[in-house]
Amino acid sequence: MGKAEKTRQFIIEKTAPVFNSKGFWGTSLQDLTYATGLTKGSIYGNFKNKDEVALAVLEHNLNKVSSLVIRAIAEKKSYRDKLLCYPDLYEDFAKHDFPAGGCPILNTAIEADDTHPPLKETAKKALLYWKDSLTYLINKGKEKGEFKPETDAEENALAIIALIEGSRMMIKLTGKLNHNRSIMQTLRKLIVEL
Amino acid sequence: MGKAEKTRQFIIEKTAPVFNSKGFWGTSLQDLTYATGLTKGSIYGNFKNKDEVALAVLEHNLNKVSSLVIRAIAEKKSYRDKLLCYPDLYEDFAKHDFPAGGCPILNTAIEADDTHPPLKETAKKALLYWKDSLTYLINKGKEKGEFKPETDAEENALAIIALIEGSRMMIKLTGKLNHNRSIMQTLRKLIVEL
DNA sequence: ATAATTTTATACCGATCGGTATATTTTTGG
DNA sequence: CCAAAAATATACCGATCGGTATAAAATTAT
Repeated sequence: MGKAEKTRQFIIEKTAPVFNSKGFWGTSLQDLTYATGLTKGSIYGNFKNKDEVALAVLEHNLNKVSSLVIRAIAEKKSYRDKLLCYPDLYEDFAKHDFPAGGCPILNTAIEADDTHPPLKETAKKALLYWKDSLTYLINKGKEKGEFKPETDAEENALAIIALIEGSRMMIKLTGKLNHNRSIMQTLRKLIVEL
Repeated sequence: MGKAEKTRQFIIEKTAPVFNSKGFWGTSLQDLTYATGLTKGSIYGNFKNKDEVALAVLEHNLNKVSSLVIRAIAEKKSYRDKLLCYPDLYEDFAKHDFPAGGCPILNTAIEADDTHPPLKETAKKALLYWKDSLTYLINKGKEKGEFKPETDAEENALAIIALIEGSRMMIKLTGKLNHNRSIMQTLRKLIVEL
């Protein structure tokens, strides 16, 4: 990794929490200079514009989350246990505010909805990929005889995501972790009854 | 309603979709003048500042939603049917993008999180009130023997909200109404099994 | 009808916005 | 070690931001 690529990564990591907390429009170039200690010229030497930083940051945050999820799932053998990683992980995430600022998909979905198509598109792809991954896991579990044959894989995949994201919204608003715990408990019941 | 109160209401109604779509920081005073046809001076004659307009708009949007919900619930006799209003209503809401821009609680939760305490506080109160209303309905249903005595009222109230809000996020991101239909179907099953 | 009052429009404020041209410093290759 | 190249800093651009002072217009009360 050359010097250029290194500072690029440095900028991404330092500004990731800022973008994910304050949003794209709420984050100014001054915020970026504060977060990095670099000047505007330096940032624009490594990125074409603010959009490019935000896009790289979003992908960075998405990767950070999914790599943790993938690792946890890989450690479990049964498909039910793989799915049960989600309530466990997202209880941890909520406790440690990971990634800083909350779920990047959720944040982007709301803020960039009409106002920033590239960010929206990236978040949309991540969401649909997440849905497909869950659907795949549930279908695999059905194949292996772990889950009931009448279980609708996609419907349950969507419900799992909705519970998680709805819960993360509530955490942001109320800060009450026990609400999240309660919803993750409901999620566990849903997975056990697949 | 005097002239002053009338234009105040006019401004609220005309700018409500703008604020709820573009968010507080994404909405400029110019957006407000475009939406109303009025000038900046005219708006500032009726409101102290942008914050006051946004706050009034948020309460306006929250009231629009809750009045529809309250009316629908009042028409049902059993508590299960009262709860089943939610999946029905929120399927309609999604179909007609009501209120324009999506769920005001969700939008405010994400955008105003760290950046606008008064808006956040208003949304938080609305969310907690919603949760308490649902908890009340479930407890009442338990009292009447409609629901199982072992049903945890608050846990299910939280799950209902999470499913609805998670779904509304997905609608914003993917635009796929069938996802929402699927999740509302899961919600119906949850309510039937209370 | 007319005077008092309120509402609306115009013009402007300083601050900050995202972005850029250019100078300076630092790194790299020979 | 030094020249070429790349990275960083400085200073500035026009545009727009939220907000306000004040003038013009419209409403209200007498």
